[in-house]
Amino acid sequence: MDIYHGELDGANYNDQISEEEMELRRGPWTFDEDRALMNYISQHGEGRWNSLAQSAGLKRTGKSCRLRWLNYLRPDVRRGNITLEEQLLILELHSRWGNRWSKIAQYLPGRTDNEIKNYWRTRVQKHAKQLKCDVNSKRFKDTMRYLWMPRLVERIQAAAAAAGGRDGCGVSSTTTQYKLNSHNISSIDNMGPSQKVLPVPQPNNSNMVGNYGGGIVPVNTNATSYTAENSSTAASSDSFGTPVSDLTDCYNYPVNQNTNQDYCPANQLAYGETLTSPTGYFNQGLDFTVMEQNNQWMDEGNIYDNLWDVDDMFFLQQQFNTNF
DNA sequence: AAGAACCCCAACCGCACGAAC
DNA sequence: TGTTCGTGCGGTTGGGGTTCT
Repeated sequence: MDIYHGELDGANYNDQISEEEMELRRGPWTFDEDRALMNYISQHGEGRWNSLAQSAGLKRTGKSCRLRWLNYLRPDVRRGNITLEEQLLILELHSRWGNRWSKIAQYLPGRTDNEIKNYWRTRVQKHAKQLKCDVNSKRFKDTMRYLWMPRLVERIQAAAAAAGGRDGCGVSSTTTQYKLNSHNISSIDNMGPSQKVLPVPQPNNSNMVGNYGGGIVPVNTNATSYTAENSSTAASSDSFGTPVSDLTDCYNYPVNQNTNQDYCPANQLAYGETLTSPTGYFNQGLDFTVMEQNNQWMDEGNIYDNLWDVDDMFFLQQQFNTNF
């Protein structure tokens, strides 16, 4: 970014600020500022943001530096369109926790709370508006739960099947799978703060993408694939949230293969307590089969937003009018 | 072609909370 | 015990880019 519009405008927003503070810069970050911040953090680490800003020679508030680092410069920040799996996860977790963006972000590797919040406001709220109902209304929540999310699952299946067909081999042999279930999610609820794992940068290693607090974890790519035939998901007859008791597959997942030292080991997970997913998707051991970041699917930007395309909106509005 | 309307997202703000003093 | 500081969170804003008229 080489444009800077916040030209030493401190005096414009606060008459009471000190002379020193008047030199604080605001607005978009310049390339040199980014470089200075990254260099300093690479040598000294993060934290103590106010003093960090001074030590790094940045005329920025500590808050601004922290925000810039966490939301933009951090090496594991993943930008670009929200994937179908991420969309489904956001809908699911938001139905569970509401606007707890940072908490939701813990389950979306590389995504920031800010990005998820923006996604929700720009996409989800937009479609609530199109359906002429409040985003917090039961009507809209039911639409998400019983129409959008099953629709997303169908699209995930379709995309996975198409990807498998394109590369001429089974999905499971060419992808990393993310197994997500309510046990893993509930487990983080039962952890102490020190056990909750925040994203740890693992640049250039897409296989590490899922190691965040146990919500999503990469599984052996030789494991049984999620397909329309072998999985009982919301797309099946049991699509309205009825928990499925057979979660053996979920329990057997080797959590302790995680190499992160701070990662909560399997024997600390509170498997005994099951919090029911509002939709039931995660209780049914849904495997999210996603492609690697550098593969075909991930590169096809048109797929990401398919939830919101014209076809879907037509479908959803029809279903909405019929059912609600 | 140009202005208006809309979309997206980086950045900011105020507040809350815990730790240190 | 009260104050200050550092940090994190959710809500909001502003501006650049895109699409529409």
